[in-house]
Amino acid sequence: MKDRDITIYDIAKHLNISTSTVSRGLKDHPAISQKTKKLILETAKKMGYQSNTFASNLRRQKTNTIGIIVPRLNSSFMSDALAGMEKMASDSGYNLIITQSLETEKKEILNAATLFNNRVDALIVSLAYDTKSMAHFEPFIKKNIPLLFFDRVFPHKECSAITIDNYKAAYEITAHLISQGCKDIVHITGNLLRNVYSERLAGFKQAHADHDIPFREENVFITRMTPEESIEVAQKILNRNPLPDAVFASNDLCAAHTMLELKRHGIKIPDDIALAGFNNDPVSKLVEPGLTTIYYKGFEMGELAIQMMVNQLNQLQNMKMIQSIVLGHELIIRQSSLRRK
Amino acid sequence: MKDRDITIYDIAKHLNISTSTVSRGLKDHPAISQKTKKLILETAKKMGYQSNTFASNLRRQKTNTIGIIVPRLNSSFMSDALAGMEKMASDSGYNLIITQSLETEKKEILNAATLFNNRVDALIVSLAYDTKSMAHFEPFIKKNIPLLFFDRVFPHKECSAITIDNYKAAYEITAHLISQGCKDIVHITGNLLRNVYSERLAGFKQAHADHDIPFREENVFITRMTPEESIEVAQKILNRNPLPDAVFASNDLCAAHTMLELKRHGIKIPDDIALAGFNNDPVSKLVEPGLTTIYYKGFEMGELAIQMMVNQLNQLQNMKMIQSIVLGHELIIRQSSLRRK
DNA sequence: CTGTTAGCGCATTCAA
DNA sequence: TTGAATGCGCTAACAG
Repeated sequence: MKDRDITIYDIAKHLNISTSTVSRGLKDHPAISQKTKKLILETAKKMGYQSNTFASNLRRQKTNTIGIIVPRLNSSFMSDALAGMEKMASDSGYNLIITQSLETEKKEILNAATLFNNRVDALIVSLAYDTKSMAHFEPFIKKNIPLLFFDRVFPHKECSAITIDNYKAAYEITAHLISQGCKDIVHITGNLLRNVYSERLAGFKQAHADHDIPFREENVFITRMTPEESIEVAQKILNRNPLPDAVFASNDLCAAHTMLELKRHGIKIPDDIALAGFNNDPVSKLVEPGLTTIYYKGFEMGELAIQMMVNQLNQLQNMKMIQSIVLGHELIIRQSSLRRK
Repeated sequence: MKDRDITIYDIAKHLNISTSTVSRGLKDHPAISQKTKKLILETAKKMGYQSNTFASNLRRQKTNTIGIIVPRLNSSFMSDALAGMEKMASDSGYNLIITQSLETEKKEILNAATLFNNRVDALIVSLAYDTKSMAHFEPFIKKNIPLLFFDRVFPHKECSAITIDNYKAAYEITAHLISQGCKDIVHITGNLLRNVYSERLAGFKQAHADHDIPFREENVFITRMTPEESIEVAQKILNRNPLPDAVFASNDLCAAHTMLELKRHGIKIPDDIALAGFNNDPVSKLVEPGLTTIYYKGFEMGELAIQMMVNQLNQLQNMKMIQSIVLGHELIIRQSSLRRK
């Protein structure tokens, strides 16, 4: 019952022509008559032919596949980005292998190895929370496989990158909080190894300096931004005397959990403590009051990432096109940071 | 600069042995001496050998890859499930190609074709919102490629399935609302083509019957459960006179948006209108009041899905193992449905 | 425009 | 336990 797949041999034999002609007919090769091409396509369909990707990949020494490593699939930003990648990839005739590192360097290394063995034509990465070494990407670089980082990037002269201006975004959000009268702002953020967090912290600091607000080291909480840790930070905040007057979390989910815990203890948002997050997660609209946040276009970022890789793959071998692109963002002000006069 | 990959030929030549021996040494073949095996492994590593998956796949006529089609990546349930799949797959030596249908049959068909061409050893699917035909899965069935549906399934005698008891879950949640004194319950749900929605509706109805509450057809809203439509439904509800006394949405995000809109118009939750959702999305804990919902284990469901496929692939060719598995769930009662006495 | 020929890298028979 | 030989299905010179 398990009849073998039919190959171009079968259809060549059936038509009494050569396999090369069949192969050409199937791929829209320039040197082929419309008539035989049509004939080939028809009989191929009639016989239920399905091309064997492996044989083709093996022969052509390329896979038409782009590998993706992201920390997790389940943030709204990431799934937007992936959706954008998928769209652009299928429009460009590429497949995607999507993997998640689950925020650990260990899994990221494994994923990189798997994708390398699968001979992806290009690799797109957003780094895990705790990745320290870039060694697992060296094989790609050595082999001249285009490598692009997005969002959580690592500066590398051989790699392209797509980010937003995290420094500026954090600066804006901090300046906004200051404009609302906040002077003692807590910042909850992640591993400073990751550009997104270190740059936001830098922007946060600079906004203090520019507005003559003293920056206090003890106002910075480095966490993994899990719900549990967000709640813990809220509890630490509640123990402060005097209370800080604002919290800027580097992530909406973290901000939301913190907000909820603060409210549970009778804190009025934004009057006692103003709040802001990052990423414009759907949750930012659903909590009350609505969460001030930074929006940036995940879908477009994903599309652009693929586009850059495809362009690079279409270049001549020895002409490299490394570029860093910074996309725009938008400060979305909601009730959580708007103090009544 | 683009040095070619090293192959088993290179390492065979280097060691003055045959490629077959190298191939065997690399794969832990029984007929090989420990000594030469060790030698091969060492020099392979030293020379930086990477096996070529394509050649191997081509030769073995299998890919060690499982294809996945899900509606979207970005629900918390789905990413849990995918994380579970990834874990079990890598533990079992399988790769995953993950695709999303973005809730459209059209994309689902495309994805199925791509995965088929990529010769996945097995396929795991959660159906798109509007998929009507199963024709695009026939090639897999014809070719005896194991096919499993999960969560959003389609009954098919050749396919395995993993679900929860959606009927029972909806029954429980409805009975709970009734126990809180609700008698006029609106149900917001999705395309009844999908088992998850039709079965929940059935449970919803049965709970009415069993508690002698009249079921009203006009209380059922079929939507795509987007934020926009959820808000629209809330507005329709607000126009009712008398108001319904509860809303059961088939999805937490939908419930949350509905809740917010109701609150915006001065409705007290749960006293004027009680609310319940489905899936235990993180948002269900963050809205106020907390959302009563149904929890089921996405991660475990994903692990199980892969495990079933791997088992099936390890069976003898002509012995099929089709099974339907129903996992447990849990009713999580939060403030949104708890009426003060 | 079409056919001939020769591999891509690996796994597996068969023989030694 | 090892080696020689073959072919998985396809593509791309090269030669008509």
